[in-house]
Amino acid sequence: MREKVLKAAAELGYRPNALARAMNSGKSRLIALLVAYLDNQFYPIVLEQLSRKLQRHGYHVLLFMTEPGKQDEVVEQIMQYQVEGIVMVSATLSSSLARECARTGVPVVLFNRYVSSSPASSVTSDNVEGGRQIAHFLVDGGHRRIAFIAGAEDSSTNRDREAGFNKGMAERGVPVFARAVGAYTFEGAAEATRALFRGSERPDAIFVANDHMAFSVMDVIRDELNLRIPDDVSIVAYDDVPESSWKGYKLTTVAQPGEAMIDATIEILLAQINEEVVRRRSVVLPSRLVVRASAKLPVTSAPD
Amino acid sequence: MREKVLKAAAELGYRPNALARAMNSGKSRLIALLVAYLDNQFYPIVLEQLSRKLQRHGYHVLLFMTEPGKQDEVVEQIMQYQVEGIVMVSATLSSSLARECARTGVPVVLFNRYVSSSPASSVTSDNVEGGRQIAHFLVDGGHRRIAFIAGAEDSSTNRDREAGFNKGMAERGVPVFARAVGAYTFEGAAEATRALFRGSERPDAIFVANDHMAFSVMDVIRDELNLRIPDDVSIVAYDDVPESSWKGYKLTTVAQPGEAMIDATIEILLAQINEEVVRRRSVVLPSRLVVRASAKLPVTSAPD
DNA sequence: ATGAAAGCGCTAACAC
DNA sequence: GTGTTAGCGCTTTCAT
Repeated sequence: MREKVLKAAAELGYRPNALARAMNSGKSRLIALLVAYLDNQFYPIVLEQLSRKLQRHGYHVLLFMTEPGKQDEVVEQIMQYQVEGIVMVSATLSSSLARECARTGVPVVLFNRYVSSSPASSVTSDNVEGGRQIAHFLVDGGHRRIAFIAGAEDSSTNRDREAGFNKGMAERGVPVFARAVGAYTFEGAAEATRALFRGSERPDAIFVANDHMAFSVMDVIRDELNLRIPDDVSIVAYDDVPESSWKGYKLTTVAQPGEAMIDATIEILLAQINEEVVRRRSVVLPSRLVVRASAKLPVTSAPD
Repeated sequence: MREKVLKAAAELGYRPNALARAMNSGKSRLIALLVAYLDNQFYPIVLEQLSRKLQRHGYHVLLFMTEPGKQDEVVEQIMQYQVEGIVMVSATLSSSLARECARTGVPVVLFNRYVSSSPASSVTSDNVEGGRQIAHFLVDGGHRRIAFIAGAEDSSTNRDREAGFNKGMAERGVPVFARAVGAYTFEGAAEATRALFRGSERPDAIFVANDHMAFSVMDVIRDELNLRIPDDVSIVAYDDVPESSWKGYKLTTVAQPGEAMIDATIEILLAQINEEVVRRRSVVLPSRLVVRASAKLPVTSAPD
């Protein structure tokens, strides 16, 4: 009997309907991935790994690109698909909506962002410590006119990297020379760089808030301003995307522990899916400085 | 009455269940995106635009990363979610499965690939013509030892680019100097480059099958072999990803009409969703050479 | 062992 | 207008 049915099913090309199954079992096996943009190479890689691993765990990925400012609207749609969890990559959601998710019992994990007032969990690298290390590295490299090019000022990554940087500079007793905003965009970074070099007193080093902007900064410095890196200006950034090791740039940068961050995200998500009541978790992973050739090296074996 | 219900719904935080709706209406409003890899920057951008535009049309995106060799397995899963269409980005599916999709009436569009024997539709740029233009450009630039670094040899993009290149070379009466395979990977391209320069007779120009490999090729040529680009070797590639215009590379390349390809994909998909019986469509969009500084320019105003 | 029935949340069709 | 009902395809339960 069993076999008869199985045989007939195969012949008719029967396929179980995942939607129907989801509906009555209450488990959609769907995870929503909310992504703000993919032009910074850090994110495509995260997206790829996150999807692959989630698939391996039997989950399927619903992808949404957020339109700036209407992330909440998109989350509304997501919830209608009965997703079992939400990962926000380089994006945040309003605290009202976060509460809404908490109410429904849908876990939310912010990847590479955090909002302390929100019930959403988060996974980040230690951006504060990374910024601090960079300050020490640059000061110890003999630089005294160290500028900062900020990313999006409302992002926690930028806030933390800058806070750590300022702290590290203070610890070394060197004031921050200048500051400009690149908003994590290629063009914004180019403009910020031009602004920094407009005056008569020019920076001798720049901490750029992420790699993506740093490439643009380096292009302007070498191609427009005809300065040498690192002889005239040292550049250090943050992320360690694949392009950073390209020979055309050889960027000294703080590496985000991408894989560990992804694993932590999945672990939190899966744990929370099985929890009756979701409890918030925040993971901060260590990052480390990858020294290449875009910045002068510390001269003395400085204490740290 | 209507208002009473609406009010109660709002208070209780009611949200329509998209799964239930999908089930009885038979329209899931789900499109599956099947992607092979995201490290070549061409694809993240395609993914981002495709998702955004699909969202705007009221569709939602189910993302799947294909594990090499088991694309069919993944498509099985996809079908269970009752998707209304499938877009394969840089991936193909077996013709048996393609027929299966055709039987079920689920439209499949291959993006940047095609399989002529398959019922699946496809959208590509004119890779043959692009390859041909490159051959002409390099010969007219005075090069006589022009090598080719292939991508994945089983991909239609590589086949077409190479075929066009060979044709263009033949038209100019110059034999192809050498050939190596980079398989569309960074490391493969580096190795291929080293192989090409191992002999005593070295190429004076290379057509690299895509930009992603070209960056690796340029790194090896400049950093390992200590040759100058384009003085010693000219490099031309294909795609025009954002990095190609970075000042560290200034890559001369054939631009894929990404946006037009995306629009065509969506148009085909939406049209086919509304067709009772899906009829195959294949679109080939024109591409154009973007001249930067990685290759010597044609000396004479050569006819073409 | 096999069969029958209820119900997940919605929409469409048909009543009142 | 307002209400009721059947059915999408599955799983779970209960009866045979």
